[in-house]
Amino acid sequence: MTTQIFFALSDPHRQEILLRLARGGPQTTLNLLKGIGATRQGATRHLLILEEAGLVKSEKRGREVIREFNPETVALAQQWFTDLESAWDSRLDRLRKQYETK
Amino acid sequence: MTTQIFFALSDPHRQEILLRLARGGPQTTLNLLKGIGATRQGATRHLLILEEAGLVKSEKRGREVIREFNPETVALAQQWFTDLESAWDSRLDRLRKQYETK
DNA sequence: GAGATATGCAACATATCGGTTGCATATTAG
DNA sequence: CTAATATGCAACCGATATGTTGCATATCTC
Repeated sequence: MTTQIFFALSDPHRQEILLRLARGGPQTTLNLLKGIGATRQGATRHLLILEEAGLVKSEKRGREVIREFNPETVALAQQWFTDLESAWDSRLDRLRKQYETK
Repeated sequence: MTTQIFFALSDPHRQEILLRLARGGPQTTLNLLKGIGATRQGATRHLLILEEAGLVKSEKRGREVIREFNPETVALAQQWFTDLESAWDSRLDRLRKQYETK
């Protein structure tokens, strides 16, 4: 689950797109395309990957598709880091206790 | 920079390896190999990717290589999420102020 | 309806990924 | 020294990623 999120963020174009969506709010594909050195199809592909990872929501409005940043999924990724750190911390704790009881 | 970190975390094997390093402390390649359905070379490759991303440190000790979890790099990735969220939040703030001054 | 606009779909080329295999090297143990 | 152990290096394969191009479709504007 989180692997998909991390994969979506492992590309500079996708990072840039997501940041711009968070900053600039809901936008069309063509708008997001500007400033990124990519074709329309390239940008669309990246947006689909971001959407499949849950980082972006999309809504069809007339002939255009509006993409929107989805803040909920970010929490999932952050939780993974939190778990990793707590695994690390609890190990340090264990080592410390072991040392103290000697 | 963070793209490399996210890429390293976009594979279930590498996630598992990193978790086990954080939990179990410094270990050899062969030890990390156990429990993961992969060849020695497969595991080595994953470890190198984790190391290039800065998530793992390695130290050659005699004929074996000890891999160790590096907690510092995790902070970089977390910072990226923090920046993303602050971009999002500041946008919401702007919208709210714009609404209030009407 | 006609033209412009926004997008989707499909095929293709090139590169990289994940994984395996075979062989070489270095260190340790007897 | 010899055998076992831990690893590195290089080539290979199939699958996937990234990016492009060409064509089709849907919608809006006039």
